[in-house]
Amino acid sequence: MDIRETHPFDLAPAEAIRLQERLRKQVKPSGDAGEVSLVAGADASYARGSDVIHAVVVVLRYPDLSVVERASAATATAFPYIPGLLTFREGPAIIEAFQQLASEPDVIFFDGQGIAHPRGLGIASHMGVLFDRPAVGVAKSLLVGTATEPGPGRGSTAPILQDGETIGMAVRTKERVKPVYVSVGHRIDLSQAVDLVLATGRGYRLPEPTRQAHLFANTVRREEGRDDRQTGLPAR
DNA sequence: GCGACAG
DNA sequence: ATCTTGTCGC
Repeated sequence: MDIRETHPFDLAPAEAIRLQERLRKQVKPSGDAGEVSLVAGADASYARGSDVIHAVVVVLRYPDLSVVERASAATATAFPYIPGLLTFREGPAIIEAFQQLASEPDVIFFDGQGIAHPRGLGIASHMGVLFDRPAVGVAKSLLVGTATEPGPGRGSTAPILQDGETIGMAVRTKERVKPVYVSVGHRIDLSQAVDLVLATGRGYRLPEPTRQAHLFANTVRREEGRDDRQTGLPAR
């Protein structure tokens, strides 16, 4: 059945925040993803004037990183982007994309934070709890916390700190390129999460699962997205 | 009250 | 996230 039948997404910001504070108790920020043979990357894409979100999930075999499956879904959203409430905007589309998936990935990479979030429930933790699967947050910038600059070499790391606690890790995935911010989503240790991010790297800043999801999301939006009317509206 | 602020 | 060509650096 559909998770969306038991989990509300069409909420007012204040209600969404209360739901996050309730769900954060179900997050397990530790564990072992076990023998990883399938790693998935989830991402969303949309045209600027449109409320149609195209979400995708790409599954790669580990450790060879060959793509074994791709799934997508498009949904209309009314929820705007509000820092800290990203899941309420992209969650429904991502859930639907996963429902189109045949395989069961051992771990899922999400585009955004895990527990490195104001209420400890970034999109990776939120989705991880709903799917009850190991999840990792791979973000391109920080939402909360601070981190010192990792060394210049690939593999260098620096803890993301908040109130003296390590809530994630800044990871240099490519020499001399801005680091990515990894935080545990659900049912996995930070060290294994960081190891997986580095082990799924292929010379680019973003790990392959995430990168492939990005690419596929854009492809799907431009091809199948011939229904969300033009981009030719004079912005201004 | 003034900034900061995943995607 | 998205718009958008060329361009600087390794």
